[in-house]
Amino acid sequence: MRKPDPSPGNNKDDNNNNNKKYRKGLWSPEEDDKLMSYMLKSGQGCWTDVARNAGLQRCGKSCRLRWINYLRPDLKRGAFSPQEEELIIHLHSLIGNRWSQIAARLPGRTDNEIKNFWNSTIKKRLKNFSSTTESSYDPNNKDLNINIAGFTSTTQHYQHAEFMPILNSSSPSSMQETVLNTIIDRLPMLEHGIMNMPADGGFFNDTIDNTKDFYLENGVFGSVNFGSEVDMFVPALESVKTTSDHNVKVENACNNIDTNNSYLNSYNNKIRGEIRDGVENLFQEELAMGEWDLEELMKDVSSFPFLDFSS
DNA sequence: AAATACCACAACCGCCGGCCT
DNA sequence: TAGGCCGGCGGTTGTGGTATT
Repeated sequence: MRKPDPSPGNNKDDNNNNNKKYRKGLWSPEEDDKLMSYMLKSGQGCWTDVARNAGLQRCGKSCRLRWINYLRPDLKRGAFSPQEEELIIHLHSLIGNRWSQIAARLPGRTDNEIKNFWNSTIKKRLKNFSSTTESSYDPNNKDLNINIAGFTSTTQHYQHAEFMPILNSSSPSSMQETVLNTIIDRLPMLEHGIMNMPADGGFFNDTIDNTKDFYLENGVFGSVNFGSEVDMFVPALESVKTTSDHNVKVENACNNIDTNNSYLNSYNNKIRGEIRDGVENLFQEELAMGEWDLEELMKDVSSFPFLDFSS
């Protein structure tokens, strides 16, 4: 929280009006009222105009932020539910620090809120977890169930070392973006504290034991167990370089499926073919647009996000 | 009761990409 | 094509509140 700055000052960050004076710092109730009533009356337009027409000595950007993160009527207040927590962790494991994309799957939550929640709470839990399990963790045991301060997940959830670096790339290629957005567009949404799962034709499909699958068009891409456990099956996207070798990579993706657990074995056999079909479909569609340059992509690969707490 | 440490989160900052002229 | 404007995003900062000593 910052103190309201009584004296308007320069805001060099306001992209266009560097010479104008704007208030900074915390918003006063009067400012909130002005912005709120203006937005409800006139709706969103150009934020610079909003700021001016609402009679605020704020830059448009500041108004936008205040509205989106605080004043919006549809914002959900209060602590994150366990379901929301799980979904955030789940989505973060898939797409990294794309807070806006994650927020898009949690109605009533803002990217800023989720980002703060992640940095202050979840990151800390995972840090504690990694320090307490370091000695006993067996990287070869994919079935190991782990408990992180209130939620349980299989270690598969965290085994995206092959998968995540590309997603963490600070400047992903357009090809990556395309594929990633395809994935993101099919990620589940959370409505009113529970998963919203279209039963027919959606990306979720009921299977045994409360496990839900979400689909990439024709194939299973991941699954969520709504007990308390989250299982992840993700193809090793970073391995995909060209259309010519993607069959091998699809096979690798299928091989990422755990094979030690007997229940999962039969279950995985069922979906193995679906994954192959789905991933094939995806890359046949997407790879027509370009090629993966693996070496280029791996240049700025960062470490596995769950293990990177250096900041 | 006071001092200190820690936490949560609102808001800022800087960069980027799209759009328009 | 270049440059300016604008909105959006992720990273970071800083402060009020709370817990601990």
